[in-house]
Amino acid sequence: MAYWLMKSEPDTFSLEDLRSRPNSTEHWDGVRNYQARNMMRDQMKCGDKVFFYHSSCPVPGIAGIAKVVKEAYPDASAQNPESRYYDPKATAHDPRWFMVNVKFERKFKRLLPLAELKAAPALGSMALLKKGNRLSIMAVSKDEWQQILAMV
DNA sequence: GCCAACGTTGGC
DNA sequence: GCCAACGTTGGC
Repeated sequence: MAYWLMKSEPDTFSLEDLRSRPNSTEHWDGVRNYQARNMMRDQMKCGDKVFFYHSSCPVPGIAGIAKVVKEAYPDASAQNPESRYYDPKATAHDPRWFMVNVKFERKFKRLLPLAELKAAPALGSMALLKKGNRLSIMAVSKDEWQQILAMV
């Protein structure tokens, strides 16, 4: 089982939004970065755990935990001209973009702010904290996962 | 709103 | 294949 971190803007889709979906499950559409896509498509497996990260908001940070409940399949929004995620180069034959389904697992007692993660010496090499890393999906090591859980 | 750090596009 | 221009992300 692997660990991940997935970013979402809470104004668009928050952890609470995920919880309120039918079966607390939603498809993670809209990923339009090849590195992030490849991780989703090639490495994410059912049962993997995900830190749900709130970005572009007053206090960015980790809100809680979700898990992968369906492995990669074509992201239909890429083929929908009405969608903000529409990509004219995506076709039924070559979907180009993929998504997984994630299910709400739990919300932390408090949001764990990015500033606290940055201040934790044990997390010094975490991808999230590397300058210039804007990937919306990244791998989290088991050590990092456990360190972060201990901070909540 | 600013801006650094990317990633993507397209002319050549 | 190079690289300038442009677009996006996301913290601050």
